[in-house]
Amino acid sequence: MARVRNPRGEGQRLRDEIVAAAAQLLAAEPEPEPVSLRGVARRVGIAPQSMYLHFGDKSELLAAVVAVRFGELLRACEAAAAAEAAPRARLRAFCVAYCTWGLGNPGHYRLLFESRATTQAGIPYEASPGAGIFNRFAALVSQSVGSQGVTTAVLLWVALHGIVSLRWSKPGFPWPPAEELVDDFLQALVRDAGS
Amino acid sequence: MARVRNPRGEGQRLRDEIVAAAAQLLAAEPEPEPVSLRGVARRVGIAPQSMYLHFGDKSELLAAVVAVRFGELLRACEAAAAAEAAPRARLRAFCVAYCTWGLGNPGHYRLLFESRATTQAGIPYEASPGAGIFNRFAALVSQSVGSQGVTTAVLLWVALHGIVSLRWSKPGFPWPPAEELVDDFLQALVRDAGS
DNA sequence: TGTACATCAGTGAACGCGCGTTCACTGATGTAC
DNA sequence: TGTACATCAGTGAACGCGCGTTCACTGATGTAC
Repeated sequence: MARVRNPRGEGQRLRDEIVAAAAQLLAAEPEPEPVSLRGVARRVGIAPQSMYLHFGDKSELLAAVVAVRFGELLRACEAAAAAEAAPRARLRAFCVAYCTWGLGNPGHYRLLFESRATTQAGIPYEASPGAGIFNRFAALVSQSVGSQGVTTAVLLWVALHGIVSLRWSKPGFPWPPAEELVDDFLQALVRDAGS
Repeated sequence: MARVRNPRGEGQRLRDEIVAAAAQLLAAEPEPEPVSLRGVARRVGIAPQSMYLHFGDKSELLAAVVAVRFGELLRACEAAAAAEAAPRARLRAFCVAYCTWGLGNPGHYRLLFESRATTQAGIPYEASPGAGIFNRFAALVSQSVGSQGVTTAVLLWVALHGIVSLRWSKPGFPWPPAEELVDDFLQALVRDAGS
């Protein structure tokens, strides 16, 4: 029950525990303020002020969570894409994985794409972890549509975000399956011989 | 400076003042909790507890704001559509107006489409003010694409939402103009003789 | 015409709560001599 | 081998704040007789 303090020299472990706890809290339905410092501390089982051993303030904590979650999203999308051979199939797998991750992790998705956590942390776009995902995505799209890659990637990203975001905020709407919407968009935006 | 109390028999006026004040507050950048009861009261110039003369609790206030703002959005889109003659042009005008309103009123847009204010208020989808907008939109789309109207309307709505929502949360991204994205989506999703 | 009363639009004072943050402290453990 | 000391992981106690909400009250104004 009582938390055992980390052995000397391994205080950094607490940092990871904190970020993980924040992520767990965020995984639940995030109605109000996404997450509170004290809530995270409670979850970890430490005193609120111990947060300041590792983060200068609340926004630094959130920035750490954002970085970790972006990494997870990218890994999920990459893994899905890598499982396919043809460019078009890889692209589709990436898109579906994006939606699946977003719908499965609504709290995280909202932090990454419906808040200004990254902008607020003062990270310029080029250096943001999200830019890494987009560039990867744009490269994948380019394999299917050539020089129109970036333009099409923007359109697709906008569409994917719409799929995830609206479904969360309007759960009562008679949505078709997310995959179906993905396919509709792919068909419309990525003209290609393959289905 | 000091607020004059409403004349006897016209206490209902305060209700409208409150809803208007909440809307004004929401029009500013809505970083944290969208709006607080006490903040609205401050804005109106009344004591916090006077809110309870007109609203049972905070969520009732928010529901009132939602209803009013949905009405405004619908009116803006209708007016834009009505200014055009051809179905395709009307559809485009509706879409552009949707984006313009959303980008011009980010706080309201987020309340309507990135929160669960309506769901939380217990309103089922069919009875929600948003359903009215969607039906109107679907009818408009049907004039351009026929029986595929509803399906295409869903795709377009998803796209429009993505345009507005992502632009707000990722202001650092090199976005093309919203109208350009709208046209790209229209061209891809609403195949039609007219440009 | 005068007066008692009901109604109405609001306020005064207070509640308990969770929040982010600060500062001084504790107590275990490794290190230097 | 023993001891003084520095370091480290964390806590105790407290701060001021804004929040949503409750309850009893005030004071102006219309209405009945």
